[in-house]
Amino acid sequence: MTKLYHVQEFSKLAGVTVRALHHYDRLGLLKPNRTEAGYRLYHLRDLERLEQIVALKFLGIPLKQIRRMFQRDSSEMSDSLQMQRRVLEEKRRLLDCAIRAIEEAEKATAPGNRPDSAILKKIIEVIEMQDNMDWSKKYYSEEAQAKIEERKKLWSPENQERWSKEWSDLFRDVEAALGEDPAGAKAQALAARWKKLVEGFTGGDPEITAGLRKMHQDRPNWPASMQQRMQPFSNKKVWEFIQKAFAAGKATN
Amino acid sequence: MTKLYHVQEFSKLAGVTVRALHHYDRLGLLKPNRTEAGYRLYHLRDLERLEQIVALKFLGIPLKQIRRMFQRDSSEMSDSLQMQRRVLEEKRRLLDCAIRAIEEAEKATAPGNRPDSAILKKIIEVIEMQDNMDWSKKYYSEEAQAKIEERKKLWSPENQERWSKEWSDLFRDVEAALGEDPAGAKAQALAARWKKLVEGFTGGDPEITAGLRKMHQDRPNWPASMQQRMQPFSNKKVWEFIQKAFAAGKATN
DNA sequence: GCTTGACTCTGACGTTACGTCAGAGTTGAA
DNA sequence: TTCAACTCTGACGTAACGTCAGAGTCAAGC
Repeated sequence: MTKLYHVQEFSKLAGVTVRALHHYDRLGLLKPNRTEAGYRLYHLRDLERLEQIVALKFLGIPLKQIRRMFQRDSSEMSDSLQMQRRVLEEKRRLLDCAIRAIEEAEKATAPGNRPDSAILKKIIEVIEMQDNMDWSKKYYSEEAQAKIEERKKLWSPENQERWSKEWSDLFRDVEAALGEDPAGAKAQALAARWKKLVEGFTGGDPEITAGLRKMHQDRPNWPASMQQRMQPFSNKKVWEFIQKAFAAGKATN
Repeated sequence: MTKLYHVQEFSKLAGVTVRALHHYDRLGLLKPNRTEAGYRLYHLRDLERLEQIVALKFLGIPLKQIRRMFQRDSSEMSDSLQMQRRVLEEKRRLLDCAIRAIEEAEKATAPGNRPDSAILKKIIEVIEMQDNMDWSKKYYSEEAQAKIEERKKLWSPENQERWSKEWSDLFRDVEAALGEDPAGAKAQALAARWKKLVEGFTGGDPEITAGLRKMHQDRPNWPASMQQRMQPFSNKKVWEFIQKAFAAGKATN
């Protein structure tokens, strides 16, 4: 005759609450015996089951699925666990990203408590950067991705800001020079600036350059947020002008 | 006159759903203007706000708190973010633990698809081990903790299983020898086995030994689950016998 | 002017894993 | 018998929306 436990005692044994045991009972996950009066009576072997439930719950598996796993006790378990591992790894990636965003924001605003808007801006920047990296991954080969990871380390926040400013400056200058001759000295100077900035990102690597080109051609399929951010650079005439300038430059060489 | 947006258009701009915008409106997070007919009209500067909301949400901050942060726009922001970072780091710790548990289980059961119960047992083992490590931390000095981390790497699953078995064997043997003389050869042999097993964990390190002693003395305050697991070793007479045997051993040296 | 299709509104219920009462019955001891 | 301690069930609350459902709005074509 092994001992029988009432809910409270049993809940303490397993480190869960009484209400949780009620819950598992109703969901059909762990149905104990009952006294005549309806009191739940737990057996020691119920503890084993409960521990399994708690463990699977700890892994983030929903209770309904746990119930299914017990019912069709098949080899489904292995598959479920593999899937769950992928889910958890994805969650960890997002978590890491969030933590990094806060860290960067703290780093960037530690000297002199800047207003909130600045902190937020920094956070949004980090998140969006991460986002864009993720999304633009599909355009790059694996090797190119690895190389970009390498180059990312060199991108200090200041560098990035400067880079961003140089692009908008250059774009403005090209816009102002649209009437000029693409083969002229002025246009060629602009083309040179453009080339240098592109190389600042690609590092002259052909893999990365190819990915960038692919990405640019797929522009209609970019997510809306990216289109939004790229709106200042959406003037088609500028792109055409630069292309002509490059062509002219090659022709004269 | 900057453009005004209807919900759908605006939702696409920001990459959220229409229903989410309804939600933020009702919570008072982002209240757009309305047409006479009651249609929501978003301004471009609303986009900035929305991006901030999305960013903070990404960091795991609940919407109600985000609203408070906007209302009392004080320096509360920095504090909230620091707190949130701690929360996120704790979450990551748990996530890592869960992932490790699944990995170990997969590793341990990969050769020949073992029945589910074996996989579960492995997972529970890993989680509980982690749990106990966390909880028992408070008994050890920082140095001792670092040393334990080192030694943990040597604990292969097989090693741990063997260790666990040796303990229960030894305990059974001592229980059977309770009538003997603590100073006798048999008792001394048991004491030697005991000492060796303890050293298997402490590695002879005094810091770890001290922590272990502290932990053992605090036994009444152990969590219920630990007490449960230690129940097979709760026979007080065995501990007393071993203590006497050690004392006798020292006396004769 | 009317219809039609595309939008929009609000309210209500569903989701997850319980927490928190509230009202009522049970048990064991003084 | 009475009292404290325990147990039961059902109902509502939580977070951040998703998913209808019923109803109103808007612009265009006939």
